[in-house]
This record gives sequence, C-alpha cells and structure tokens, in this order.
Amino acid sequence: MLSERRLEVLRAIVQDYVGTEEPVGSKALTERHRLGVSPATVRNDMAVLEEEGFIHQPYTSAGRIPTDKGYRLFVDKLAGVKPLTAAERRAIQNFLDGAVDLDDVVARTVRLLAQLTRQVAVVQYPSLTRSTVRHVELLSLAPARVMLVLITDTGRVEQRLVDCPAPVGETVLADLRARLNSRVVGHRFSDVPSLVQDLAESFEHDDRPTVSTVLATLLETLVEETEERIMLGGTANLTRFNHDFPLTIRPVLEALEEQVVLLKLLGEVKDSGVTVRIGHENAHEGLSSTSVVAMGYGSGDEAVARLGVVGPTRMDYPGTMGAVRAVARYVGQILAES
Amino acid sequence: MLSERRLEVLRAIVQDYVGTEEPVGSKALTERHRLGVSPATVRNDMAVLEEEGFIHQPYTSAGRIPTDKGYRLFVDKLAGVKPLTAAERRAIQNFLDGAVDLDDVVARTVRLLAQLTRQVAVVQYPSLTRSTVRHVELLSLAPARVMLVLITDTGRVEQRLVDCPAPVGETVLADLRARLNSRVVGHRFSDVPSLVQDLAESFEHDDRPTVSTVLATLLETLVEETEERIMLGGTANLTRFNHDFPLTIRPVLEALEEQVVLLKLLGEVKDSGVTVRIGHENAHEGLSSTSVVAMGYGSGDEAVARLGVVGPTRMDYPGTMGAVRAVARYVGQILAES
DNA sequence: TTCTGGCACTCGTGGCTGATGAGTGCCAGG
DNA sequence: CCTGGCACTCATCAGCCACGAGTGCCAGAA
Repeated sequence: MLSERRLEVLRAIVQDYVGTEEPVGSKALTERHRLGVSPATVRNDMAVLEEEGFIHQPYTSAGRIPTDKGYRLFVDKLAGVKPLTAAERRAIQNFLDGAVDLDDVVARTVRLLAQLTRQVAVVQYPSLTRSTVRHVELLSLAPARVMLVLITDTGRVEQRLVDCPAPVGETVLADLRARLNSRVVGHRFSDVPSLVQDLAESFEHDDRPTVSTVLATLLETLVEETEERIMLGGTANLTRFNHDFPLTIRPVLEALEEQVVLLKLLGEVKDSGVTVRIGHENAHEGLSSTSVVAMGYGSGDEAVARLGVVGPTRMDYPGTMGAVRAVARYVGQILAES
Repeated sequence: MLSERRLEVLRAIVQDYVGTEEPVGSKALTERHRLGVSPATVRNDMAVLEEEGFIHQPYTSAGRIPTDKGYRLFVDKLAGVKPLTAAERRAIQNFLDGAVDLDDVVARTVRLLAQLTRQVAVVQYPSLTRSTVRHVELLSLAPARVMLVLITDTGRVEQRLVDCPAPVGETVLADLRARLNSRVVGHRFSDVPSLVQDLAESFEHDDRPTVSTVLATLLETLVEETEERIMLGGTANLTRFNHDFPLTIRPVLEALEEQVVLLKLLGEVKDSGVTVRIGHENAHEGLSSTSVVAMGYGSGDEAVARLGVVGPTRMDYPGTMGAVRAVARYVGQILAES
C-alpha cells in the first residue's frame, strides 16, 4: 500500500505534468508543491511509484510522467470533480436554452462541450430504444404508395416510403392510422412489436397484405433508427496536442470518423455519474493515447443517450469531468422541458 | 505570351511537384520528361515563368514550386479532367445504390468522395429553396398544441411544434390541413408565402389567430430550413499532408467546422461543370493553402446542392476533378430516381 | 536568335562534436 | 526514515563543416 505522501507525490506529478506537458523531476516538484520533504526523499518515493507502475521514465535520468495506471489512481482516489463556476453554469444554460429543436440541442451541446473543455466533444442523439411513440402518421402519396411518419417523445421525426401490394383506400388508411395510434402512442419502441402483432387480422381480408406491409415498415423503422447517431465537434482542438503526439493524431481522427467506434466507446459508459476511460482502457487502439470522459444524460432518471469528450490522457480530469457532468445535467433538463 | 515549351515546362513542374512533394529542379525535369532541351534551357524558361509569377523559389538556388497562379494556369489550360475507370464508375454506382434515404445518400456520398480522392469531402444537403412541397401534415398533440410536419419532394421531413393562442378543434385542423395542402403541394418553397397569404381570412373569426400562428410557423420553417446543412468526411486525410503544412492544419480544421465557411465556399461554385478554387482564391484565410474542387448536383438540370473536396493546393487536379464530376453525376441520378 | 555546356556561387541539409544542465541512483550520516 | 552530497547519464542545443542540388550567367555553337 502506498503511503499518504507517495500519493501526494503522484498527485503533484499528475498536476504538474498536465500543466507543463513536460516530464517532471524531483527538484521541480519540491519547489512547486509544499511536500515538506527534500528532493532526495521525493526521488525515493518516485522510485517506488515507478516500480508499482504508476509513473514512467521516458529515458534514463529524465523526469517522470504518469502512466495510464497512474492517471487511473489519480482519477479514482486523488481527484474530485471540479464544479463549474456560477458564471459558467449560467452561460451553459443560456446557450442551451436558445435551441429550437432536437437537432439544435445536440448541435449546441457539441459546440458547448468542445468550447468548455477545449477538446473533442461527442454527443449521441437521444436513443430511440427507450423513447416512446408520440404519433404515427400515414399519408397517401399515390394509390399504392404511403408515407409513414413516426414522431417520438424526444421530438424526433422519421419517415419512410411504403410501396403497398395493392391500392389503399383513404378510409382504410384512416382506420389503420386511428387503430395504430390508439395502440402504440405513449408506449416504448421495444413494446410496439407485440402491441401491433395481431392488428392486421382485424381488417378486411383484402386489406391485410397492405396493412402488414405498413406494419412491417414501421417495425423496420423502429429497429433501424435504434442504431444511434453521433455528433462530433471541436476536432480542431486535437491540433493543440500535435507536438505531444504528432503521429498519433491520424489514427485518432480516423477513429473519430467511425460512428461504430464512437458508439462502442460511449456504450461502455456507466448509467450514472461520470465515467473515465484512460488510454489503453479504450479497446480501440487508435485511441490508446487518449482518454474519454463521458456521462449519460436523459430527460428523467434514465439515461437516453451519452455525451462526452475525447482528449489526450494528459488532460485536466477534474475540470473536464466537471464540465461533462454539468452539461449532461443541463441537457437532461432541456429535454425534460420540451 | 508564353511559348508552347514554357507551358510544357510548367506542366512538368506541376506534375512532378504533385508527385514528389519536393521543389523540382531543372535537371530532374529534363530527366523525367522528354522536353527535348537541355537543363540550361529549362532554367531560362523557369526564370521567365518565375518572373511572370507562375512558379516560385522557396530559397535561393532551390528547386521551383508552382504558385497559386501557376496551378490556375495548369488547371485552366494544361490539364483536362481525368475520367474514372469503368471499374471505379461501377463501384460508385453500387455504393450509392445501396442508400435507403436522403440522409443515407448524403452520408454515403461523403464517404465515397473522401475515399476516392483521399481528401476531405464536403457534401451539401439538397437545398430546400428549389424544392417543392409534397405534403404538410398537422397533428393535434394537446388542445392548444399542434405539430407541423413538412415533407419535401427530395424526401426531407421537417417538424415544428406550434403553441396556439387558443384550443384548436379537430375539424378546424382538418379543414386547414386540406386547404393548405391543396394550395401548396407541388409548389416551390419560394412561392408558398404568396400562396397562403390570404388563407386565414377564409376561416371563422375565432380561428384566425390560430391559423395565422400555424401559417407563420410554416413560413418560418421554410426560411430556416433554407439555411443549408453540410456533411463532412475524411478529415483524417488532412494528416497525410501535415509534413507539408504542419502549422496550417489547425486553421483548416477550424474552418471546416464552421458550416458558414463551408457554405460560403460551396456558394461560389458555378452552376455547371467542375469549379476549382485555388489557395488564396478562397476568401477564408485559414484555407489559403488549400484548394477546393466542387460541383453542383441535382435531380434534373438544375443544381439543388453542391459537393466537393478540400485538399492542399498541391493536389492531383485532373484526378480529383474527375472523381468529383463522376460522383456529382451519379448522386444526381440517384436523386432523380427516388 | 536560340540553345547548350561549363563554371562559379548560393544555401539548405545532415552528420558530427562538445558544452550544458536537468535529473537520477546511491550512500553515509543525522 | 529523511537528508545532503556526489558521480553519472543523457537529451538538447549551438556551432561547425562537408556535401550536393540547384542556380545564374556567359561564351560559343547551331
């Protein structure tokens, strides 16, 4: 077990390294922090910390830098979440209040997060799996062509064209629309399949194929749109570190362009509280020198989606965590209001 | 006026520089190209080209690199558009044919362009200004709350919540929906305002405020959604050049994140054919060392939107132009079919 | 005139060297 | 268990020099 002072030394190393971006030595440490011991003692502590794998020397007789394991300890035990200032909170709220629709909320959130943390921001669109149906609309575009419009409680709208096997009468369509809505409105997507299962049977024999086709398309839309989308912002902030990892920036950009990778990244987030994944803890190897700070957000208690930032492992964890948490909460509020 | 051979020298310089990414000297030129003259002669030609501002020496007695003006001449007079191979064409078509809806078409196009040109791809969503209304739907969500859904002929769907000054009866809503659709369906967005101008007057006095509110929201949506959106892809390709402009990558990334800048960039595109804007020809200074190759696309003769790529001024213009042209055409076809 | 070969000159690049100094490990003594 | 001292390591940086690609110019050939 590490003594209190050794933990203090680790904290000091992390803080200094995050600030200066340079390996930190024993002398500099005792000068900048009131550790109450001499550089020599600190050196001994450092030797232990290195043996335990918390810090690392880039080359013989250089300063130390924290390892992923060191950051992990720092985040878990040594660092709190730095709350934002009142002014920052107000700025967040003002900025998000201006949003006009769901897309706008997401877009603004991304900008906000990127600006606040000066890192790459990632915001997942509210997931439809946990959403409920607000309304299903059926429009006749041509005799055998129907447009299906699905409106969710999060304000999202999806549409699909349906080519029917036979012409559909306006009355049948109205009938279907009414019955469909009375069954599914207010229910979760995941419950819809069982709710509409036997709906076709209540129609005239001739209309059943058409009804089935429409229903099939609806279910398909639900499944397809459960595949979540992600919005990205602040990639320019990556270049702030390109002296730090000039060669690494490319795989990071590549990884960030892959929605799948991002979704997986956010998928590993706990349901409550801020989650931090450091360096190699991220499965994707292009992101092995970056950390992800993320959190779920939602209109109620349940998280409907996630948001977070991606930055170098050497980042200001307390500040970033504070910003992510604050933004996630406010976005949740905004969603709850609309 | 420049002699035939001097133009040939310029072409050779551009081609070699694009290939090697290094300043090209007279000796190397005569070795790689069959100019039929000695290096000394080429040197004289180069001196003239430099005097005219087509090429430039990074430092005394180094090779020459083309200037923006040199690239301009190359693009205008010396280079054709390199058509794609049959295999490439087939690949494009296959890839785009798989798209399921408009968003998907745009998303696939971006990926395709980025991959094909190995540069940053930019695709503008089909503009709504020239679109026509396919359907307007009104849904009653609460007594005094209506959801307005707008469906365009390009398959785009937009929705807005309307808070009405008074409760709206279902019959009034149905009435408004019917009249509204009969007036605007099939018409262009720009014509809608005049078409619905006096619609409120045909309603009962009590309902007029509500009708006006709904109409106002509709017009607002039309205007707002005319503001076009843009999709970006292949930013990772920027890093291929970061030895070339290591410091320049940041402003480029920043510029690319600004929708406004991109829209302005694409806005300068001619209505037909491939447009090339080189280096400082782009107004935005962050993009002064990049070139934009863009083209309009659309379902008919008229361009409804634009797409293109952004890359270093030192790029393979003929190849890039060929790829952009081919993709624009195929996307146009896809849109026309749907 | 126009092209060519030759020649002196420029200047960025890359390899080498030595000084500098931050940082270390170790050890003996408080 | 902490501290001061000491010898050692090694990345960084400035200075230096040789190299060579590339140039401009000029006199002579075509």
